[in-house]
Amino acid sequence: MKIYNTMTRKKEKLITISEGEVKIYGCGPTVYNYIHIGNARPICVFDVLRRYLKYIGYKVVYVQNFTDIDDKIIKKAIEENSDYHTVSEKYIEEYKKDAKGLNIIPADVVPKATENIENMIKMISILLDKGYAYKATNGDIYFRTRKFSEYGKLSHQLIEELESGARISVDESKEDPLDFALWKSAKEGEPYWETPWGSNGRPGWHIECSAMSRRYLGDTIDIHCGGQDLIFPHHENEIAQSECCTEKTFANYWMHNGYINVDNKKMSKSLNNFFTVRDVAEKYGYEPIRYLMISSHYRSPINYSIEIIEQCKAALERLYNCKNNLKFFISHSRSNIDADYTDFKNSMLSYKQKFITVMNDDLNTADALSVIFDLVKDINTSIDNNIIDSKEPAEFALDIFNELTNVLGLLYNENNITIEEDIDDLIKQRNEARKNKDWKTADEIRDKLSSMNVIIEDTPQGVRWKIKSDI
RNA sequence: GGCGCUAUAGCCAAGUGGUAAGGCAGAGGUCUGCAAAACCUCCAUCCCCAGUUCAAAUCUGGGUGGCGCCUCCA
Repeated sequence: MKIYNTMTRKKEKLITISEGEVKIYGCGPTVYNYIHIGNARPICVFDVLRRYLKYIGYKVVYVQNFTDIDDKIIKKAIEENSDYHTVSEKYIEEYKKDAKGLNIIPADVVPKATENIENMIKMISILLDKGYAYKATNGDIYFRTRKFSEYGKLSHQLIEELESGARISVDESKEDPLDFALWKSAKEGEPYWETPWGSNGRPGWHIECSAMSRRYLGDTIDIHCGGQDLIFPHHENEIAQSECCTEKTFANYWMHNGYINVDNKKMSKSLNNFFTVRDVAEKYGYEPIRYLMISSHYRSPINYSIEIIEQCKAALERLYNCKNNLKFFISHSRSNIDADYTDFKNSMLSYKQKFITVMNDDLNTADALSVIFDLVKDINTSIDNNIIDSKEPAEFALDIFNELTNVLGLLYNENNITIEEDIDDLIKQRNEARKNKDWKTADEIRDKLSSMNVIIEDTPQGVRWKIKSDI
């Protein structure tokens, strides 16, 4: 497949380090709050990436960290009169609930920064030895940015331009404004870890990912991914640290997802214009959020609104109807008859081919969805026209439908509401009334079922019912 | 100032040279006792100008609008 590489600004064929295996590192959340819709995007998008790579036969090793020590977490702990560990553990648990709701396959390794301090110290020590890092007068350890001649290669920023940019903070203790912290010495009352260089403290943000990626995936990985806002400085700094430390390429491919905007402005915690996944999910469910992330290309911006979520929910309805109608058909139709379904099956398989073709092109999930909707149309029409006339072709179609929706991680909410006895009774009563052409009674029973959130549909195969969706 | 992204129907959104996918919403129709689901039909020449080409939404140049990174942020 081809992947757009931020480093080269080109779509490139994916060639992995070990044949048939992909090593991916994704920057996980800093756990000081519930995640917002913007955070959900990389989580969903790169979940699809993993599912797809597995689907086309790769073994995928995915590492996603939790940043569980940082300024914001400490700040939050102080506000809540708590400690950083309590805060981070709480929001890790909340993160997991949201991720589960979004149908995210857990990463293979989920390291926490605080469990990898030794590895960070090891890397920093190497950088100190090599002269890429220095201890400042305040005890902080900084990276000597200018010493890494390739600095800026990911974000395509020239070091001179960075310097002339007015937004670089000048810190007296740094040799150069461009230098960034590898290690922060602890202030009064802050959590700290001991170090060989004397100043006890905690790691800077960037070194965490470098160290964890290296520990679990090795010096060079295949794909490093995250949101576009991590390109600079986070990923640029990771490259500098890792490559100066190991003298090897850090990551072969860099994938970055676009932003979620609100009123065309980037959604972020700092702008305070965010919607949490939890809040939206409580009103509309998790799945429309996932659908939204997949409905456009991962590098394009998405403008979030309630209307969009409702549209996503409606689109999902169509997919669920197809699936449920097929399942109903299978359970209520005759078993296999002696017929030749070769043409139909080939037609079904052609959607799968198309799906793979578009997904191979830098994960074009929007196109992939349109292929699935074409498949839906074909299935529906085939039922109408009796091309699907027994279990065999219906099951064949359902298998392909499930296979493709599964790669996108959609349609994971089953109707697992237990059927109350009286629903069955009411349906029987209504059928009796319909037989007697007592439409009044029949409609009354239908209304009653509707008030119980049960929707009745009369089909040639009998009465089909489903649970009414919330919106 | 530097580096980028983007502009497609009421809404969302694919499409990088060959004459506009798909979804939502809407209109009409078929089916149905009525519904629902489904199916059929209808609904855009792609921000503007100039250029290249037999041919451009797609390439080039120039505008205009929107957004982002260069500071913590997915």
